Amino acid sequence: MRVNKREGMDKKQLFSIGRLAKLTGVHIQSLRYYETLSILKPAYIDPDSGYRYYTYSQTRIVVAIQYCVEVGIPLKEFKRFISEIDGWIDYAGLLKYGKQISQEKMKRIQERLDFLDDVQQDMIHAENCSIGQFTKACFQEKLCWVIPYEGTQTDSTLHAAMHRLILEVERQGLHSGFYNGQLLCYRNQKVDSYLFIDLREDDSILKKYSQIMRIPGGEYLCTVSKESCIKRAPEIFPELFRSVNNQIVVEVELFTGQYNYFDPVFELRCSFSK
Amino acid sequence: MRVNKREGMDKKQLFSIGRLAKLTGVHIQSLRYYETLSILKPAYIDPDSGYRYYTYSQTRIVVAIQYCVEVGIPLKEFKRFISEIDGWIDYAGLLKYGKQISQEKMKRIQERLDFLDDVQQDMIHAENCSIGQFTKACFQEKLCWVIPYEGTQTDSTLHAAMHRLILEVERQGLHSGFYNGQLLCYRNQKVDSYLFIDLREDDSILKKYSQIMRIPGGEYLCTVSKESCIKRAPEIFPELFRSVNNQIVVEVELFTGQYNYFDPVFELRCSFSK
DNA sequence: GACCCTCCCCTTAGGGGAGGGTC
DNA sequence: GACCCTCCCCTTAGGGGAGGGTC
Repeated sequence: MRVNKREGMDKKQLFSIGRLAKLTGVHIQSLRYYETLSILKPAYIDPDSGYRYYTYSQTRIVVAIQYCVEVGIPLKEFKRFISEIDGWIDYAGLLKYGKQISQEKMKRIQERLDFLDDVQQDMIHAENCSIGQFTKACFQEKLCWVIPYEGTQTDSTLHAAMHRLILEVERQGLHSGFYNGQLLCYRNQKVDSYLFIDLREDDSILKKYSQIMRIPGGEYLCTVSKESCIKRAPEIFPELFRSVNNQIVVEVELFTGQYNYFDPVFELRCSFSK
Repeated sequence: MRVNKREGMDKKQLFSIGRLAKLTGVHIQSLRYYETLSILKPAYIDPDSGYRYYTYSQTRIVVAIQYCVEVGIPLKEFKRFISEIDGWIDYAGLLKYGKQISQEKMKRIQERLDFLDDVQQDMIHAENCSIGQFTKACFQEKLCWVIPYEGTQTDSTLHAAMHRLILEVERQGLHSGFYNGQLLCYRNQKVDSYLFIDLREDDSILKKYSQIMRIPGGEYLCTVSKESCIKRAPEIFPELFRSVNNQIVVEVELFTGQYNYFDPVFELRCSFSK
């Protein structure tokens, strides 16, 4: 047993494991577990009974360990911060490390909450859409990989084509997101029809591949339908198609709070002509 | 295999486990693990090879699962939010639950960071103290259990007494904190000397026990020393003892960033007389 | 040759016993 | 009679193989 100047070797001054547990509010099993990790060795173990005994100063160690557990410092690393032989605890280091870990966690959770707010906005947008009605909404610019596709999203050919699209992205070593659907580009009296999926890449990738397109951000006129009806966009948005022919029409699955992937609802989005 | 209107039974339209893994950014083992939890059953399993195949729409499930893992929703609870047979995902419910969990986590971490700031303040206070010098500092009121004690904190009798103190608190079913030390009360020309430990209880407990005292908050004059010198308080703080005799003197171990529990430094705190 | 299969053991910080001695 | 001991099995969301078939 380690002895120090303040604590003698009198068993009456030592605490049994149960008392230490009550004193620190930590379970007996935890204290035994800390022993297996060699971060809290009993000051004295009765050679006959095997009973563990602890000194009062060891409560300091238990408190420091509990702090690590709460903050998320791995107990393996705890040894770096103490020296049981010298009776030394680096509270300053533990504090700094714990603050850092907590701040990082805070940041991550805050980012997630911000993301959830965005998703909730999408969901609110979806709830505001009802079949046959028109709404205006703003969307962000997206970088997408596209393949020509002449069908609609309710055709049986869709999934084979989508499969191909995804394999192409994969083969290039690119990372796709989860925003996908069909795209019509009206320019110079022509219409091009594609399937698209968004890429989690930055702009620099755009010029490397002819299959990458930028779906512009900004205001779109939107409507929803049980059927894929992108082909009828000029009928559906007659005002937008009256004067010019420079439209982007996107059809995606509507992201609703109660989502059914067997029975999708589609949203048609038509850009305002410039 | 479940078949839906959009996805036929063509194996070419299905994804092997490796492709699904790449597609979703989730490891193969994880996808297999989700199967054991019955939250992601392959759309088709080849009866000869045992190979697992998935449909595109199952990426929705994987994304939702990943969301749960990130946010901290236990996967056991995930089943409440989906119906693989109906192809239905309760994104709204997942979102609400995830937001709630994240906000609770945020709150807990923020409280901990606030606590760490307090501790850091204590540590800064300790660093500002150097042996033989005097500083002024404010402390919060504390409710403490006390026992009479005539020695000093460097006496060999300390630990037996401290042990007794803690056992008394324990026996009453009360919860002690980690603020402890020695206390002298000067009143009516008399001095009473105690050992104390703070209680994590509210004020209502005060009148139930004569052993509970309130150590008042407010401004104290402080000095530190390698020895326990509380008995010499009138010499050490002559100005404060000149006119009146209504002092509270507290001696605690100094809480320093590099703490040594075998070789403590003591801080003596004397209240300003009213 | 890359892909996939089924075991099997390991991770963190303990929790919950069973069966048997100790204070 | 309350306390403590040593096994032993279990938890979450997978990670890292070995040894052997499959695309």
